Amino acid sequence: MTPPEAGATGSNAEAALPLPAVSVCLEVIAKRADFLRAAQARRQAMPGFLVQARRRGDDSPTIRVGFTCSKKVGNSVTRNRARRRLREVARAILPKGGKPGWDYVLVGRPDATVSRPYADLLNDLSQALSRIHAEKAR
RNA sequence: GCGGAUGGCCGGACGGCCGCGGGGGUGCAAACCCUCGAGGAAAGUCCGGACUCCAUGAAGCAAGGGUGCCGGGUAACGCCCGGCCGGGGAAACCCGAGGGAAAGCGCCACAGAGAAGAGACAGCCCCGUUUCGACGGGGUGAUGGUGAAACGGUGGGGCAAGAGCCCACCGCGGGACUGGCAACAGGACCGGCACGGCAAGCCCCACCCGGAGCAAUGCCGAAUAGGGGCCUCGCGCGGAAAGGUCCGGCCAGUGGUCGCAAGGCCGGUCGGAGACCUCCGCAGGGACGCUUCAGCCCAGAGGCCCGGGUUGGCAGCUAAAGCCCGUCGGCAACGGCGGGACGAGAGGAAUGGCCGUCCAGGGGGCAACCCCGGACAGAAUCCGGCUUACAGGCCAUCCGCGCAU
RNA sequence: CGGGCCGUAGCGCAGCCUGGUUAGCGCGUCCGUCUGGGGGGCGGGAGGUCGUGAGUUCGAAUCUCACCGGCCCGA
Repeated sequence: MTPPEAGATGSNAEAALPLPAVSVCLEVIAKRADFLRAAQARRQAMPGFLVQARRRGDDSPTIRVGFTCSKKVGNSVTRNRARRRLREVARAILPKGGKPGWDYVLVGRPDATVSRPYADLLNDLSQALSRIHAEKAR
């Protein structure tokens, strides 16, 4: 595990990423194709949400993250709330727990993502990441 | 105080830590600082506009769609205000797609004699015949039953039996005149019952409406191509001769100029020609319903369809027919004038996460207190409306009842 | 942003335009019967807030309006 320090990645990479401290390693997935590829790769279900993960295989060391909250989650207010909680969770965990060069997609669940206590959500993501990477090690 | 009606407003507050989007500032940079950052419905997308592009413009007609008592407000509306009429309520007040059925067509099931220019099943009355059971002719439309609806209702007169046949009241139709801008209301008098309902069936009448939408549209860049197919209509006639052009005569001239050269090109004037150029006129044609007019174009003009590439950036992009206060006009909607405050602008899309204190609310408990817990809902070009969702709370006005004075 | 379609029995559909009859058809289901039993055949039956709420009409699945849910298309 190489915890990506802010300075390390920022200096040797393209240097075109002078983003705020937390976002140094995090980039948002925008393309539909990336979401589809992530869904085809590893997935780990947790009580609060579902995690999909994929090693991109390119040279970039950035960690990318995306969020999916379909209409099953609820109306637009609930969907927004679910997505924002997931983003907050990702911001807290992924810079330490994620691996460089990987894409992670967090999928919201109806009711659970919004109502589950925040501490449990943090725990869910940590466990999901360790399971995913353990599976990869085999 | 209780019950009810109407109009309006709020729809958590404060703080801490960590973050996000826009704008600004300092700095070489890293970074730091300042500031702003969802709603009354942001929703549904049901109407009306602004704005942009498309159609050459105007008028009329047709088609299609919409609106529908009257008057006013408005940029406009299917919205709002006031009034009228009808209905509901004890009242405050509420509800109503509320033009035309004597322009025409259509429909009115079942039941019933009969359902739309009336006719006659039972019945009643008169006359004739009679086998005394009834039958035939005529009169009548009150009574019966049916139905959502039956061609006036009630009472009296009248009659062979009856009937607006006659009379009174009510209803209905017409209506001088009066009030009102109007819808409409009142109504002397007349008629003597005729004129059923449905237009959210077709339709008629009046008024309104071109189409598409910010993924509009404009610009920059990249990439691909420098596309293909089909269809419609057309290239006509007459005139002029200033000019080009051509032909002829006369004059001038043996020159000037370009070229290595062959050789080419270059005047003035008069008359003529009219193919071509040009000019004028008339036809004819052309463009998303048709006609007319105007303009434009004419050797081309127009229409339809298919294919290839791109999914980057900038602008549009937020100040607006909006809100608040005062004042004047108006019953009001609203308008005039003066003053003031606020200030989202993203683009796979920010407006958040966690914690604490308080404030509403619910539950438990004698109590201190404990537990639960925050309605509906998230901007995407903007604005005016409508509709729908919404825990709970506040204010004002009005109506009825009870009590006190 | 704009446009269109659908909602009727457990399932798939008709009826709606042009209002009235008992809301009909197929599959499924239930009962009986033929068979030793199954399959299959035959006979009979049950099963419907016509998406919801208003309105027009004497009368609405049907006409009108509003709302709810689902599906599709175009830029």
